[in-house]
Amino acid sequence: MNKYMKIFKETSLFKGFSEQEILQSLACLNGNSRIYRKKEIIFNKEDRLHSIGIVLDGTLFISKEDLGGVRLIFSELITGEVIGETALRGNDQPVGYDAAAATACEILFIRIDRLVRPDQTACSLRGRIIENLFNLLLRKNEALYRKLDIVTHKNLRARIVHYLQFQAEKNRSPVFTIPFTREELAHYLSVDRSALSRELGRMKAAGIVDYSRNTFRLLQSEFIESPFK
Amino acid sequence: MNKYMKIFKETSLFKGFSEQEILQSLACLNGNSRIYRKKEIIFNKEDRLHSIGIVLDGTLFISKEDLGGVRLIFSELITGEVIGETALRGNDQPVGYDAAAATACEILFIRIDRLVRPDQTACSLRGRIIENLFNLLLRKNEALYRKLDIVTHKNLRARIVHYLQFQAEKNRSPVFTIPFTREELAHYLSVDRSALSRELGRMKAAGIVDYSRNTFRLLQSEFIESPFK
DNA sequence: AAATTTCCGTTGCCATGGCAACAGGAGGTG
DNA sequence: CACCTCCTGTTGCCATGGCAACGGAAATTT
Repeated sequence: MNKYMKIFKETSLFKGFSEQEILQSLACLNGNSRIYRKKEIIFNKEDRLHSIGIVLDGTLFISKEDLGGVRLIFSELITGEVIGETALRGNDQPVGYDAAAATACEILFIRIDRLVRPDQTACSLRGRIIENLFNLLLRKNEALYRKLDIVTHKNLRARIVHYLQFQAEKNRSPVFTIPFTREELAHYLSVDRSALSRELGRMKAAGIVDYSRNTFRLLQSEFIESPFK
Repeated sequence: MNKYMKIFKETSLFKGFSEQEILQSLACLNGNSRIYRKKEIIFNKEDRLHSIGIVLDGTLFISKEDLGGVRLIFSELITGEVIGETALRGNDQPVGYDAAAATACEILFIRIDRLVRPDQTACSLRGRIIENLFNLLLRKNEALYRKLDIVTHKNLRARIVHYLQFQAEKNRSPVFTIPFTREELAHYLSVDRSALSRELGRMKAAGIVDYSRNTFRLLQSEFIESPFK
């Protein structure tokens, strides 16, 4: 387990912890990590989770099928983010969404009952872990707001612009590479792939954006603005 | 301040606290409440928040204008929910959304710096407050997931059905009253009001739903299902 | 009760974008 | 190199739903 210490230290769940404390926490929370191959399913929507996960490495997608069987990508999770935190509600309901590895990835799972139903033998570090988890939840919250912000826009161009601007801000540059294929981006923006291609073509013709495959360049320098506007 | 004790006790922020502890927390967190009249603005998107709020009574709407100036309703907050929690991120950015009283309401504000930048004089109860806040955040995230679930559906009818089913579940009955006017519902579902009316009319004709004003009856008894499906 | 305002339904017009089907290019594999 | 698969762009067709404008019902005010 020691070979992961570096990763654990960088994980915001153990922010401010000493090695000693990390080992203690892992033991107490039943923490163990698992590696997934690309495209491997992590869980699906009927599953009832007893652990939450922290992405130690790699990228994964949270997705869901709508009533018509069309797959919609809720969000993309990268290193350091939480997965399955909805299970902390503790009502033992099915999660309601699917998770799969977008790239090869590694996830640290910790048992929920040790966190939410602490008994006298609970970890002494529980308070600090909850607080770190709290910050992870805040970040998740932010991502949800951003996603909502995108998909509530009615027309396609507004969604695309919003998404691209956010990516530009994240990369602090008008040139950036996105983590999605066209089809995945369409699922993320909740639009049709061909319509997306068409609109991107129009935007390129209009001089708003330039791109090739998944490398983009925003030509209006609006990328400086805040993600919330 | 004592006359609010009953409300505070019911507020999940102080779950499990004694009166003594509540008073102590309020003093330490600079907690004070304020009453708003219906339609009164609580804050708007340019504001930088230094407090988060807990809704003690009434209902309020979180909304936002899209690039075209159309108002979109993010969410409806009821008694016991948090408002402005995004400010806990602590980057001192504008909040990015507007909040207004949907009905007359009362909000308890507590200062953020006492929570996130605790010094030696910080509340002894801080840990427990964070934990309660953690649970409030979980609920908030749940609401965001649900909203996302609704608006990622491409067609109008699917959005409406999703929304109505959730309301039916919440009320544990196929007959229920929604908190929105038609226009507000349209903003919440992120669709056009007239299109919403038209589709509702079709659904009534198809025997899926019956309604008058904002009282609805779902005629297919699918309302038993889980909100996450 | 009269007046005013808010709310809701209706309808015609037409743009946006979903759908399906195909084609070319990139990259991977034998 | 040849073959195959995956990814992306393109285009025609047409349904969905956005927009605008109106009228009547309900609610609120005076």
